[in-house]
Amino acid sequence: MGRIQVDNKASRKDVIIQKAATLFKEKGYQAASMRELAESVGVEAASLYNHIHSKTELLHIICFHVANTFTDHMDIVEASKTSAIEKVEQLLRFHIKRMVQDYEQVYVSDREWKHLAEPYLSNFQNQRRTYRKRFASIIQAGIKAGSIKKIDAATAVLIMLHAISGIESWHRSKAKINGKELEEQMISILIGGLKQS
Amino acid sequence: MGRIQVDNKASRKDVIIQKAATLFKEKGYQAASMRELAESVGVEAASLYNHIHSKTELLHIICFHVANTFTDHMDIVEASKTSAIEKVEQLLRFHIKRMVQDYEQVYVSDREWKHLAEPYLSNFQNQRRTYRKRFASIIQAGIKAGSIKKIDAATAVLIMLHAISGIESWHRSKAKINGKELEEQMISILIGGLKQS
DNA sequence: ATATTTTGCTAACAACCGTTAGCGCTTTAC
DNA sequence: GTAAAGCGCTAACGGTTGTTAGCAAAATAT
Repeated sequence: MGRIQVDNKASRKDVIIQKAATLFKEKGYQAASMRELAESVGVEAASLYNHIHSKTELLHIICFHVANTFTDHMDIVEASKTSAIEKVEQLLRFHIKRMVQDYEQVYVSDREWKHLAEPYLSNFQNQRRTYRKRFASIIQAGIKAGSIKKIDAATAVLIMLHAISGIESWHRSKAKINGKELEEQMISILIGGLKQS
Repeated sequence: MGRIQVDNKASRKDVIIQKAATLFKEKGYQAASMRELAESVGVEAASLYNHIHSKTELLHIICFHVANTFTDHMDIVEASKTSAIEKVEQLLRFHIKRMVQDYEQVYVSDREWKHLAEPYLSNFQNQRRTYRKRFASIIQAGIKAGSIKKIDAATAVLIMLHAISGIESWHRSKAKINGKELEEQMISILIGGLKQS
């Protein structure tokens, strides 16, 4: 067929990973075959294995790349000297931006992590759980300070994060408002729902 | 192996459908095999075909059963003589209750409908799109009446529905608050985020 | 120019998939 | 009591899956 085209500084492996993210998003991890992936890359299936070890490796690269992005950002937010509400807003805006700009990978990480193999599966779940606990702690601090209404912090986190994953529907819709507008609308509703009234 | 046990008035087919919903939820439609389903039912794979036509039939029974439940409820809400905010609350409470009580099927309908075969796929998407438009119209009416803040109605619907699908995480969590409590918390945050402030 | 590494190809593998055919036992209907 | 229908079994099918072996060509390094 031909060689894998590489632009910029992206390696051939990076190209495969991005195509895999797109394919996994569209069909789901299990339903996506290596032969389909190969076709979208412009190569025969066997040739992929010169660059990657397995199908599973593709999934765990995607999942951990995304998870690490969010964990790193949480470090920054936690360290910042701002109010709880502002921290929550920072976190939400980051989630929304990632979902708007890089949504294939974020979407796959969100929906397909179940198909990770051990020990990656357990590691991923742990990292996710830790992230949510840190998020919940920030909300809890806001409740204690009186700026956030008295709610179950874990439930609030769950609502926020899943609401954001709904941006997938926005991507698919025809008559969509622009990304910045979407961000403001979501912040308005979600932060508005948290505030003491 | 033995016969399929049936309690109450549930047919053998109903038993298979419920087991299928549980299995599809846990592994995903594609990753779930008919041999696994058979095992969880207590029968050999081939025996399933005395009761169902195909694997795909199981998925579309589940998806449309759930979708019809919501469509029927929307008919009732639309007909009721209450304010927009109250209608939204009714809809949300119904979604939450379905997700808490019957979540295998609701979850599968939410996440696995992509694997429906035509023409069911298109029908399902249409039904879903119509439902969301009706939901958005109610919100739009609330905005016009001044009880709901000026937001993009479609975005609000998207947030609400996806937030509710997060109840799946609640089911999986260990230290969970009870179902009624969860419902009140979610309503508080979501309705609070809509209200004019 | 030569040697080495990288990359892609064809062919094939073992495993698993959904599904069907055909046979016997058990339950139900008359 | 006998006929019909319901239900589960074993065996097997054609197809698809992820992956490997082995070889040729192209790119890179010396």
